[in-house]
Amino acid sequence: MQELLFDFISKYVALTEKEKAALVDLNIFKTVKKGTVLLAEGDRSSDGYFVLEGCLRSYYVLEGEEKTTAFYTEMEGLTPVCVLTKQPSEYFVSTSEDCILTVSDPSMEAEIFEKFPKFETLCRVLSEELLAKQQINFDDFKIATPEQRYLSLLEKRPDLMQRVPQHQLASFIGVKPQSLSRLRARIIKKSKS
Amino acid sequence: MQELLFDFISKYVALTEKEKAALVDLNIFKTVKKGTVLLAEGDRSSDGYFVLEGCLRSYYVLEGEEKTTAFYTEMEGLTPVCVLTKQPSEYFVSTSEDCILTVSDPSMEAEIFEKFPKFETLCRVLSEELLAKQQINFDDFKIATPEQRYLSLLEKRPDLMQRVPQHQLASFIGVKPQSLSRLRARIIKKSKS
DNA sequence: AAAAAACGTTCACTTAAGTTAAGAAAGTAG
DNA sequence: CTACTTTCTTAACTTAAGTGAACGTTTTTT
Repeated sequence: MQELLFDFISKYVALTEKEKAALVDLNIFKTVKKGTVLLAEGDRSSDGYFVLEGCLRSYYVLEGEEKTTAFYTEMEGLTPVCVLTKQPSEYFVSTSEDCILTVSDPSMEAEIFEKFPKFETLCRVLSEELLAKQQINFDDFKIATPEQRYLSLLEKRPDLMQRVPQHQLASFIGVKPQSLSRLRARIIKKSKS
Repeated sequence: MQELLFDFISKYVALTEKEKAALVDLNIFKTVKKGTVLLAEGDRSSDGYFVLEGCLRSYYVLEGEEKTTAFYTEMEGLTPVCVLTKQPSEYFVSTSEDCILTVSDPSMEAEIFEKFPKFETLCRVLSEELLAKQQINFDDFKIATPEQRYLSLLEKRPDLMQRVPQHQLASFIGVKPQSLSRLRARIIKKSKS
């Protein structure tokens, strides 16, 4: 299962056997069952996650309603805001499916950065990539209507449509579940005429 | 004017006179007049900006309409997506006011990182901070209605209301200028009753 | 200073999302 | 397998944003 991680990393930097062993020694691989809450509102966690298999979801609970803000699937990483701000978390993170994850915290990172500076470069590159992706996502969200957001989700992440309940997708798209149903009906009607 | 930059940096790391001199030698300080387009759609630029004074705006032009996605004011930095992806830019960046900026590109950064590793740490910390801020901004945008977004903008960035034309604010909030007018009228009406 | 352009507000009308409620369908647990 | 719960869809009604147009104001240009 750690092969998944090594394959991913190899796209960025080559790893020696020693480096691979060091990673394994950190004991960061975890399997987690569907529905597990990894981070709850108010928690002071310092754990970051990387998804090897499965799907994570982050969401706020406002007036009893879940507002889904992001999904993280294979080969995507998530460092909760509270890890960076060192404040209690304002949102939840839970597993939408059975998952294989890596779990790490800043102290573990510091440790391995010192032994193998190569990992620091890797993390910097990844976080730059992430920043650009996030900016594009945000821009796309702002520019598009809910209907356009739904259509581009269909195009860019068709897998999500299958794996995630509609009402979670709805709030991810920025509408109520009823509106998503209606919006889909509208699209189907259009495509027929 | 470079004092502004040194004061800002000193919140994160202490700089020696040598380090300050090295920064100044890079010749990164520029003054730019209001209305200058720093980056246009299609450009392949590798320049990043840091605002010492003034205000930058990034926006898409879609079907002849400007869609403002962000404002950058004093002590805020901007690395356009195209710098990271090395693709032609999909959006514009222009000055909303007369500005004092620093302008730098990756090769200059590499040069100074090598001489003074301290700057690399600084940039890593800043970009982590930025990532967290962006995530929070995105989440807030998703969670709120246009009216709530307007009110929280009033609260969090009251300066923008003064310095930026309404129609730019409107698309930043995610509505048409007419809707922003209406929305403001609605709020005033409410507060009276 | 006059003319032109850009900006902000208001209005009437259209379109789409929020809300409330009901019922069908699917998934889960006993 | 049945009962229960959650999820999805549909519908009628309400609320707010989009659209097109008019009009006064401000800013820019010449």
